[in-house]
Amino acid sequence: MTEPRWLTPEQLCAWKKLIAVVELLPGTLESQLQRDSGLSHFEYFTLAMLSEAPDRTLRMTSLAAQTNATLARLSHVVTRLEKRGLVRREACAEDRRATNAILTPAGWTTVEAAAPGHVGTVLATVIDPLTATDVADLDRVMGRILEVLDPSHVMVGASSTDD
Amino acid sequence: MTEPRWLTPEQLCAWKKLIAVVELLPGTLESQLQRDSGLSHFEYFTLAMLSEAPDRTLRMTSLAAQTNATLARLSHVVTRLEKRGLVRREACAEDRRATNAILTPAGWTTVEAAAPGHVGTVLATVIDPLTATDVADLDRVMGRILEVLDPSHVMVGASSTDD
DNA sequence: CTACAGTAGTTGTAGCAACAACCAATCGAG
DNA sequence: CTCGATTGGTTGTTGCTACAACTACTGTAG
Repeated sequence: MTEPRWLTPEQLCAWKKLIAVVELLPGTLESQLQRDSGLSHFEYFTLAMLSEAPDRTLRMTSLAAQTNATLARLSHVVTRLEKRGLVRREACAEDRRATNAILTPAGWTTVEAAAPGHVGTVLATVIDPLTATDVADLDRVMGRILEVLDPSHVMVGASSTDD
Repeated sequence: MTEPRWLTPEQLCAWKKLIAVVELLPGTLESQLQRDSGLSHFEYFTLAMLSEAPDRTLRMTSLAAQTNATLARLSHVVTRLEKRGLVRREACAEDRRATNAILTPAGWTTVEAAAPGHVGTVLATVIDPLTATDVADLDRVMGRILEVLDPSHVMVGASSTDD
């Protein structure tokens, strides 16, 4: 019987706010993208990852890793994106088990069109209310939490254009 | 044609980390609760809100507000919780359109049993990696973001025992 | 060269959430 | 008091995600 630890009032307060953000933020991003571009956030993120990749091409497995999805989930989503003509599949020459997902020109156009609105929402809801100090603190604190949630840093790594 | 604004490198970096946390944290909480208590995070949160309410009773509408759910979603969930005997419904005397959701003794036992494990996960994944300064910064930054996401402070308000 | 383990991906199914349509009770204006 | 609008809640449908089973290919050990 270990005494169950509890949170201090300050920790509880911070925790409640974090959980509120975690609950509310996805919905906000989701509805903006759905309304303005007809994409779910996951679809947008998938297309964005492809758009940054060399040749706009990625193996299913590594695309799944970058989007933090199971292969099964990604497969279903790529099927839907393929039906809409935003992505196409291609058998991989080197390893015939593998499949490459490739962003089509229509897909590229779609991400390019969706990005400004999405970025605008991010700015409005998260960045603009923060000072430069806040942003630095956010970066540091989230970094610490990610050390636990994502120790192998699958979901990080810098880039330039999207998200 | 307004020049689309973009994020600075520092902002982008912080943003990516926040989005990673937002993606990863729910899954972590979800699986711990599911594994140890057979509850989804939403179910746990619903029961927790009821357990803190006067008489462990809440109108469907205000419970929906506190859990950030639509009435439709809450209705389905309460139906499932009712079938498991954790919650019961009762017609409201004052307003006969309204329904009260009430935590049963079995429901109370369930939350009490689930809470330590849940809190342990919160401590391990979010609180323990942070210093006291980090916690204060987290509180401040999330507070600023919530001003935008939840201006009417529906999802805040202090309390003692849960979550 | 075959047998077996591991890797890459797809597909079927079950459960939950979003949306919309719906019913019932209440409120408010004339 | 009664007709329309609003509020409170439930139910049916659709779409997406998780999980599990399955196919197909690769590589390696005997």
